[in-house]
Amino acid sequence: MPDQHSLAEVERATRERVQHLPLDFTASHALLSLYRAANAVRGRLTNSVLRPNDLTWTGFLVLWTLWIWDSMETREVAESVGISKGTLTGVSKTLLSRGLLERIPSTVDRRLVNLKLSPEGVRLMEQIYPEFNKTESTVVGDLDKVQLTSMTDALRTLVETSERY
Amino acid sequence: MPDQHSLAEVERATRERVQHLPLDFTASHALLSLYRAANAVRGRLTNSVLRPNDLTWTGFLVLWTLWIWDSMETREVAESVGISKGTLTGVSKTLLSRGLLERIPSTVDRRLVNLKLSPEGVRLMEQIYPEFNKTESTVVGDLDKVQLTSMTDALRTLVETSERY
DNA sequence: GGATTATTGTTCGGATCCAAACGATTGGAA
DNA sequence: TTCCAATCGTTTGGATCCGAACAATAATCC
Repeated sequence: MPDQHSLAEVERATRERVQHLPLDFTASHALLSLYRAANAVRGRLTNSVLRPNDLTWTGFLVLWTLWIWDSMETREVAESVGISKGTLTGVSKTLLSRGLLERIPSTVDRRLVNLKLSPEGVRLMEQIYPEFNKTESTVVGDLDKVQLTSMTDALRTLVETSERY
Repeated sequence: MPDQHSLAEVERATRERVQHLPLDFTASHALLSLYRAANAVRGRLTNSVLRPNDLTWTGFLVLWTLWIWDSMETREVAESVGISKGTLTGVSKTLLSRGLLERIPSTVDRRLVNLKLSPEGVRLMEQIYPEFNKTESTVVGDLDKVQLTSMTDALRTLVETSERY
């Protein structure tokens, strides 16, 4: 692993730097850990599973979402994956060109376009996801059941609080 | 808030879709929550604090890192922020053009370049960070002290496990 | 000491990413 | 029916973002 400053070191340095300000260090450290953890997990999954299959993180999330929900309007896919509509247009173009996706224009409302996994897309997900999930399992392997459940609950609360507005 | 499927809905659909496979759903749900939370928090902080000040998330992290550690080699900054060296070159160009950063070539090793906040960069951080931290505090406000500490610990474990290799 | 190896920051190509502007379409109000 | 506001997916411009290739420099080997 790189010589990245450990989280503990960063926190100590932070306190020294802004000691005189009335800050919420607990919040700051929690969210720094959150950001680092998300980044680390994403990198790990990307390198070990996605890149060998020539998939990007976002591309995989789009495929996974369509795999779970079968068919969706592009607007819903973007929301579900957490990217903008414009970004989805680009990503789905990439996946479309690889034959992993199908576009199905709505007959009811001609503004709408539905996305759907192609048979090849389904095959790819059936092949990749077990491997992806195995790595996920490894990544959380150092947490016991109580810690993991508690963390998941806390993260859900964070999502709700952050998105409230 | 958008009509994004709730985490609970996604989890239910996931189980139905891949029920027949021997998967670790607990791990999957935990990491889905992790990804969503990081995204939501990042978006919230970006929209409420960073964008009004014309800063990107990564740009802010670079400034913040240099604020905490005073002066660093570019390699260290990239590692600390969690981006590649090539990305840092681009981001620091942007910050440099705004006069928030200074480049200090090393006299000892002419391959090295140190980065440092300019006086204006320091002023900007002193102005922005209290506001940034206030929003951080709000975001974690629905978690009690025990939950927050426990979550932070779990996230740290996740970072270590993910980066181990 | 000369050749090889390693490391640094930059450049490059290609994919993401966003907000804003846009044309097309829809649905409601006058 | 005829505007008119709302919503869809796309396009645009600009900033990230990465891995790989690169030139310059430093360290190591023999």
